[in-house]
Amino acid sequence: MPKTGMVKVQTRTLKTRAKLIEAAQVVVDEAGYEALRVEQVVASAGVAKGTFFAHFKDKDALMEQLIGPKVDSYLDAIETLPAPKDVEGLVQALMPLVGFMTSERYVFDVILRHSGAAAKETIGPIAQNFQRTGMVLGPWLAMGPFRKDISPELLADGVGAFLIQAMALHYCALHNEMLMQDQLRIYLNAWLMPQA
Amino acid sequence: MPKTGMVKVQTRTLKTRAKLIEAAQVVVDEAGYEALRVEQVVASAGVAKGTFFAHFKDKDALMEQLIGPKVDSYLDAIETLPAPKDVEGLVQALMPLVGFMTSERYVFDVILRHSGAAAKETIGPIAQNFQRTGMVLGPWLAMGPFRKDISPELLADGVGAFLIQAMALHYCALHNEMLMQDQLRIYLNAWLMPQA
Amino acid sequence: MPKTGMVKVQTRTLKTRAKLIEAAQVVVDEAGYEALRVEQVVASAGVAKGTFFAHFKDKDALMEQLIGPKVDSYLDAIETLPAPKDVEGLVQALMPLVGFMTSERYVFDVILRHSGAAAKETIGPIAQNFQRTGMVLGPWLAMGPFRKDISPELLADGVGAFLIQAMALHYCALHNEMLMQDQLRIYLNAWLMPQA
Amino acid sequence: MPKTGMVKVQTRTLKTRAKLIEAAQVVVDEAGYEALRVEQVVASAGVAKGTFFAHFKDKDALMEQLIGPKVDSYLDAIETLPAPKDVEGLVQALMPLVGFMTSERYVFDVILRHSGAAAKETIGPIAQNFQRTGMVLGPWLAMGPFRKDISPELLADGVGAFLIQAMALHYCALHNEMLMQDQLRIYLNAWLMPQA
DNA sequence: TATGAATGAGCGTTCATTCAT
DNA sequence: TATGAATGAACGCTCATTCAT
Repeated sequence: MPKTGMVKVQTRTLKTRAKLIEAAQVVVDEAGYEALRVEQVVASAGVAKGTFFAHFKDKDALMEQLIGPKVDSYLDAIETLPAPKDVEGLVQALMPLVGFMTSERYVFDVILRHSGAAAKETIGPIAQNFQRTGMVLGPWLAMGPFRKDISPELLADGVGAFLIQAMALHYCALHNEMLMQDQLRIYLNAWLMPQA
Repeated sequence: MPKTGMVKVQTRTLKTRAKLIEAAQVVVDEAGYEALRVEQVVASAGVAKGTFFAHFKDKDALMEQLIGPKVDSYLDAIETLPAPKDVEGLVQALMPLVGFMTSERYVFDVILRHSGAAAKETIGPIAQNFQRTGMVLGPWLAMGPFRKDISPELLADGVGAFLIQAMALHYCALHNEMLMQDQLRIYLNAWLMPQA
Repeated sequence: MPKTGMVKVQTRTLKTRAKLIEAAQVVVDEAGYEALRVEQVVASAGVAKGTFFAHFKDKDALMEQLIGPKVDSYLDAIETLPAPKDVEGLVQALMPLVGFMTSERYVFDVILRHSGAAAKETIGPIAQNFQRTGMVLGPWLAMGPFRKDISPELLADGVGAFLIQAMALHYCALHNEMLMQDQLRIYLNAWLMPQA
Repeated sequence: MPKTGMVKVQTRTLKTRAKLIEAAQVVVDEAGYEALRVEQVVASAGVAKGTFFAHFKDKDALMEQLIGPKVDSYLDAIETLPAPKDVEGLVQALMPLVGFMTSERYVFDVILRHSGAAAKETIGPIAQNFQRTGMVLGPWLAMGPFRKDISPELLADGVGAFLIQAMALHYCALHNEMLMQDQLRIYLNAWLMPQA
């Protein structure tokens, strides 16, 4: 891996890395994440295979670099939205992100796998997303008509938990008769709304 | 796969299956679930590779037979306990199960993956566990000093969600300064207790 | 690697192995030993790569199976020849073998590398050749007009030593002005002939 | 490669080269010749990879610089010894050198490969050793009670051949019941002593 | 001279799963 | 049912060497 010291990261290095990610993105756009093949990426990036593994520990590391920023962009979009006035609004705001995360079972798995987990040393983009989710959602929820007896951060954590739950159930034989979105609505109502 | 029909399942069949599970358990006890290899299992069971797949649809099916009952035994233990009087009691009751589920990242993943998920057709032992979790926890929670404004089933679902959340965070570099158990306590307090 | 127990080696196993060796031989005949590529062998044998490595530990192991028998065939040819009446006759008898061994630097290296060496456990075909060389040459030399003060086996060993020496020198910048064959003749004269 | 012309070689050049060789020697002392990696050498020398190849044509060139002088030092030691009075004395004199050459299979291979061989253009230190071996051994043998019917150079060549043979057999599973030293003694007796 | 990212081409691996016997 | 050789399709690796800066 190109030296990650304090010193100048060479321009060439940056360029090669960009070429690889770009090429990978093209593949993904055409055939989905699961279909991504290292061989194809390097071929289409015009780069040697060895170079790929000099930039990314393994295929998974590249995957993170593709999926992390994507999630980030959804968070960006959410951030620009006005604070939701009710659960329904929140659900609607979250749906694009949820849609992406459940677009491919493979994507969901990658996100779960990197939800922070993996290596304690290298905090990848996906783990960072998780923190940012709290930062984005927290203030947002604080502005809405939601529970005030607990901190916005905790409120946000709970939303995350129920998101995962709903998505997991979406992949689950036992509950799929109910739409993920409905499920999510029920969860969040119970979690966010002040008790009567 | 040996017929699971009306007729008596042959003794030999049962014996082979038992041998395989036993051998697998030994491997797991020595090296963990992740390290389990079909090759090693059949070798140690003194059986051919093909035989393995005559008994288990795939490796995952075996995994379920190992992990499912384990989870079940934890649920059994929980069931015998008196209904918890508060969140603390609930957390204590859940800890053994949590301990098992976080003993190996791989186990956590398998359970997550099978939280019903996997095969739409065959509902394996782990998916059943999840239902059972609801069945065990639901009535239990209904008896405690917890929220009454939502159904016990939903309450149980939420407990599940926060369990997963706490465990995921446990694996997450960003939050590990706080103990999983403390985290869980906070979550469940916010989820289960009637708002002041 | 297919079980190497006492029991029946399946016919299929034998057939696959034969297919691989045959395909490899074709490649070698066309492009030389050095040019042999595993990929090409399996492709032309119509076999999966995994199968190749189930039959041969690595490419080198296959190489041994190709070169060993070849050397053997040269020894066979030598064996059918009438015992040489003088050094010249011996040199002539040996030349085909020498020619093969120096036909490709790569071949010489493989033979040297396996001249018994490599692994103490697995005595490959090439190491066996070395013994056989003694067995073929010994009796042969005993019949000629050569030194009688030392055993035929020792005599044969020496011939082997000088063969290697001559071949090594053939690849050597310092001596290549003299033909390998001449060099060999000088060595063997000094070694084999009774001193005046 | 730093100019080896008439002009004074810059101090920096010399220093870098020395650093590289020193670093390489440390690596070898710790892990053996076979384990030497250019990467490790440059890292431990605090120099860039490219710099290595500015000083040494290739890795092999470095290897020669490490092994050649080592062999030379053994030859030096032999040279200071009085001419051997018999085969036993010769064997004893040669043993340290033999010991080094068989210390690692890899070393044996490098020496064999460079016994002059390798590059027709550049006669490296090892090839020179071989010539020197002849120069050291020749006069030495001429002084002993050995065969006089052939030239000292040829006598020396033969000693080399039998050395190689004994060392090769040492690596050979088929003959290792007999000690290399005993083998060598037998060979040299047969080669050097006048026939009764 | 020095730098270090990039090269490259093939090897060996992986290992659950299949299928002909 | 049992067998075990064969499959397959990437992946990851190796690591000396080159070359533009």
